[in-house]
Amino acid sequence: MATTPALKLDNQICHSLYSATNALIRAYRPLLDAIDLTYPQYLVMLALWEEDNVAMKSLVSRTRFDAGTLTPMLKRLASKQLISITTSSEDSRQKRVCLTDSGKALSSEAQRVPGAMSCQIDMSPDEAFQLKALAEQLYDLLIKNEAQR
Amino acid sequence: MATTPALKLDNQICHSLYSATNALIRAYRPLLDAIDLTYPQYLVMLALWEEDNVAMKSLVSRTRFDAGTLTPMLKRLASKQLISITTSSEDSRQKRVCLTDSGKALSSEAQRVPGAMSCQIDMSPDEAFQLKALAEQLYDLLIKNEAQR
DNA sequence: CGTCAATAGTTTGTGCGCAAAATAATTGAA
DNA sequence: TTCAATTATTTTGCGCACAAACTATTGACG
Repeated sequence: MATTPALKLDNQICHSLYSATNALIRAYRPLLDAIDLTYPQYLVMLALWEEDNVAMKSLVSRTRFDAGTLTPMLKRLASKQLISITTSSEDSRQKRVCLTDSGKALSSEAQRVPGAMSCQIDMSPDEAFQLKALAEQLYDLLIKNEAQR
Repeated sequence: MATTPALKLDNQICHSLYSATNALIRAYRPLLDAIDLTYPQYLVMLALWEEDNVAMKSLVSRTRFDAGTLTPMLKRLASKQLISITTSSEDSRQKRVCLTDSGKALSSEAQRVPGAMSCQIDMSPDEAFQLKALAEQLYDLLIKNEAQR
């Protein structure tokens, strides 16, 4: 049985995930530059195109961004006139996030992004699905561990 | 045949990879705090523990960090006395990176990290291997596309 | 030889990612 | 009621990630 030293760089799952994720985000960049969004901003917009007029808290859970990351991101989206941020009238701790008209309109321009990306990823649908499923499994597992504190 | 709208957040492979990777790095944090390294710094140290006295260029390719990221990272490692950076005598464009004695010594403290991590990741070795292999496949593919410019 | 393109690394500026501490509003228990 | 937890969000500070522009060497070749 071959031993695989634990401290070998090549044996780090995280290194593979890390560099693949970064490379994937770099691949998104030219497509997203066209609609003036970063990848994290794109994720927030995806969430909002699905459900508008939500509390920030809901965006935290949907997008999996931490609140300290989301606050300045939302400010940037607001300064691009894509969203508006208002204080909730029922609970003034909460901020409600709404799409503006141009924020809504942007979704039609974003339609081409997923297609253009999948062209670049020459993986079988099966492999792509596997990869996503395994990453989700790992995520769920780690979040469960985080909660145990 | 069920249609899976391309702009749905849940269908984004990258979102799964992104959040899984970030969660994994968060899980490393308490372990790496104990040896005063960030995860990227840990990757650099792993590379150096395998091969010492290398040009920065070699670290760029081994760790897959971009040079503009690596330069300040190496400075931080040097300021922690873990490495020393010298200009190559043969080619004075090159910087050679060497482990210091404490940099070498740190590897024994780092031995416990991989074990502690794999305890937290309750995935079958098979699934873990699959995940790593698919991430590598994706990485290779994307890098090949980047080169095509 | 010059010169000019390629190579190795640095700098700059913007945007996350996140822990920790702060702020502010709301809820709940005595 | 009151005031101590809880909840929602913001702020701060540091470390990447990376494009783009820059500096300094080196090597190729006419």
